[in-house]
Amino acid sequence: MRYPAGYKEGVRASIVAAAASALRRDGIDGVSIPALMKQVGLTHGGFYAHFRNRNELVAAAVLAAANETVDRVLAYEPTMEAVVDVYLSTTHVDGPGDGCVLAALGTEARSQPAPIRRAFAKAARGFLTHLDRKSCPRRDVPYDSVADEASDETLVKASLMIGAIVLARLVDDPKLKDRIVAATRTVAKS
Amino acid sequence: MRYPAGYKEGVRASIVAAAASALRRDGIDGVSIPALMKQVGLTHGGFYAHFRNRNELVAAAVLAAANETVDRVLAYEPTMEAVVDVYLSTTHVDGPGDGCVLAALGTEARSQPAPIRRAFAKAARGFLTHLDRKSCPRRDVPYDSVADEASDETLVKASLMIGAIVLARLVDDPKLKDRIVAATRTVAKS
Amino acid sequence: MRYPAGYKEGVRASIVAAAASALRRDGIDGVSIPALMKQVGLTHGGFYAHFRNRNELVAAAVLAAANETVDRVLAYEPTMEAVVDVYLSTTHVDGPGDGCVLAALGTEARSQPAPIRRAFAKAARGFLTHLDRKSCPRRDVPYDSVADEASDETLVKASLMIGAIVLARLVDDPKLKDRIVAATRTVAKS
Amino acid sequence: MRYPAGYKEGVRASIVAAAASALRRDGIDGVSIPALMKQVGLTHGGFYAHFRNRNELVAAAVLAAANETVDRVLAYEPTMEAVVDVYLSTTHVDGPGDGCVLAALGTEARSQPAPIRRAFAKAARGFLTHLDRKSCPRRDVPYDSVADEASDETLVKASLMIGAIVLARLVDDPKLKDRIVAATRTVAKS
DNA sequence: ACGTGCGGGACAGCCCGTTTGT
DNA sequence: ACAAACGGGCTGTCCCGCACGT
Repeated sequence: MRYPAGYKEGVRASIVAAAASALRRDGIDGVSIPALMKQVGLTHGGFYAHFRNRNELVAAAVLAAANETVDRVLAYEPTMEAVVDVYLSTTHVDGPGDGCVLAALGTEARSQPAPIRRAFAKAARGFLTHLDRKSCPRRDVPYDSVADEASDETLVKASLMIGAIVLARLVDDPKLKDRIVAATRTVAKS
Repeated sequence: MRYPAGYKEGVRASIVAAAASALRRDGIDGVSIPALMKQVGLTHGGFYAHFRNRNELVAAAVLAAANETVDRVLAYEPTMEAVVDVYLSTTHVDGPGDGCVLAALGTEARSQPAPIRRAFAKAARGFLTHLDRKSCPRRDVPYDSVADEASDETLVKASLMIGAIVLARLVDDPKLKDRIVAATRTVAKS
Repeated sequence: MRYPAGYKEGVRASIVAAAASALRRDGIDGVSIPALMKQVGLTHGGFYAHFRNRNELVAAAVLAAANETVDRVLAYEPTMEAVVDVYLSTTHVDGPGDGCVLAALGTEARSQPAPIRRAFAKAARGFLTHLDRKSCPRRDVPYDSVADEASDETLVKASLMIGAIVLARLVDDPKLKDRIVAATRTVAKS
Repeated sequence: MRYPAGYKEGVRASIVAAAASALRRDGIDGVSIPALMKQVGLTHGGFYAHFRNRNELVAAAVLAAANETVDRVLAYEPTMEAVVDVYLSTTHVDGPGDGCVLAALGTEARSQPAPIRRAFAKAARGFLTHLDRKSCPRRDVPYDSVADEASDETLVKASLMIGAIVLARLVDDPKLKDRIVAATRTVAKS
């Protein structure tokens, strides 16, 4: 092979990473193949050596972004209170392009083609799964099956946190934004 | 004049209505001026007699859609419980293109130009205002000032309801979706 | 209309003219839409306002080039001897991009899509028609029907002249090239 | 060696053969390295072990195709009449991908890079040489020097035959095509 | 007010020639 | 000898915005 083993995977990963960032910054339609490839130091011609088409990239980027969030936010500490604090921290709410992909792009998923919708659904399941483990720390079940059995408490807390970020980001008054975050944080931790 | 008085306003309103519908169905980037104008029975050239540019239309459509929601959902009944029931009803959650614009497009607002972002912010204030009046029915203050003073309870319920819809729409398993809606509804009504 | 009447036709004609020139200079595959449009002073985005696709342009360019040749070469003078002299002149044989399109591109036609092939066939008929009128000056029949009835003499002379140019242009030795042209010219005039 | 002696030459020859065929079928631009290599059973990456670049292959293919023609058509029989009959036979005129390369691709040569043009020039010289030997059977001179001294009669007949094929292939009416071939054949044999 | 139509710009998907390194 | 990856080009499509004429 031309390049060292794993080279292609590295390139692919860096494209996905760039896409994940652009995704959260500019929305799904903001992901432009020429722009991404230039950012990675390549030209758009080589893109199709790594992905079959744009949807495949976007789907991969959604999952990558979701995993990032799980690694960063949900896995942060073992207690639910800590998770809430991190998820509803000022850094995360104001964070430009590295936060929870569900809160950042959730509403765009509906009008997307099936592969992208599936990626979002999978990301949502992962989110609920990990969150449920914080709520019910004793559980130890395989990844994929948990979401369906997540406790009602988990579902409510997930909705609350996601909604708080969506709403807070919509509001233009910083004071109001802080109140939304603070109020929901208190409730989510109770 | 060649056209009856108020004619122009009517045309403008029908364009906005078509845009509001397309908005919720296909997202902000799904609003195409040629498509809209054809839907209204005109050609895209006449668009600029009514709006300075696309952003102005989208902003108007966002507000129109928000008002629609308020009229339909939030104003439905005087008690908060009824509002929650309507907002988190199956019809609304599954509704393709006529629901709450915040829950449908909220996350797209961030990456949009300022006029559109402002429209979303205004819509969010209106949403909170009306919701707060349900929570604290005795209040009777002018529209614009309420949102900032909305009770913490209102803010939490708004976040919860919006988040529930965002999350429910993301999930692919119908059973899980129903559980999210049911659980959040119970909490929101408490 | 926005532009003066006939404006669009002018633009289209200039695109066709540029294509006809590129055609003879670089072959059929040398016709690049972006390059042509830039040459005309436009960008390639507007191309599809004038042509449905590339083949339509190439077909138009082939016919335009053929008509040019007829106007310039075949209509040059009333006698067949004069026509031969012009067609087999040094200027025409060496001419870079303004000669007979059949002699310049004839062999490329076969591997082209049907619309382009049809344009070449039509150009060939026109060539034979006009040439036949020189050979048999008394004929005066409608344009389209003549080719089928062209005299054997016409067919032979056409083949001879076209072949001479093809062969002369292939040869690298100038002396041999001149001999080919001179020898065929003598025969064609007899 | 891993491969038997002469293996590489065999691969190269089969690539050239495939190219020569594609050449006459699809024109010079129709020769695609990936397609050829796949046809030969290799991947296109290995191409550059056999040729420095695409032009070198095309040049080789042109010469190979020309030699094929000489072997098949011109060497067919000792008399000029027989040569004309074969060259202007229905089989040859209609033949898709195994005829005279000058008549099939002659006009494409001009817009090609120098190496390809040189190959065509060489092929033309060979064509004239062999044809001249039929016209003047007593001559026996070295291959390369003949063309320059080919008799005028040879040059005219070559032009006539090549032109007839070019023209006949352009025309869409089968009846007219047959007349072109028949008429030129008669003259070429005289 | 509206229709028409044009220009500019961007993008997806595709293909090809070439190089690099194994 | 070979395979993969890259650079560059092109086609067809869409859309926004504008300049007109009606």
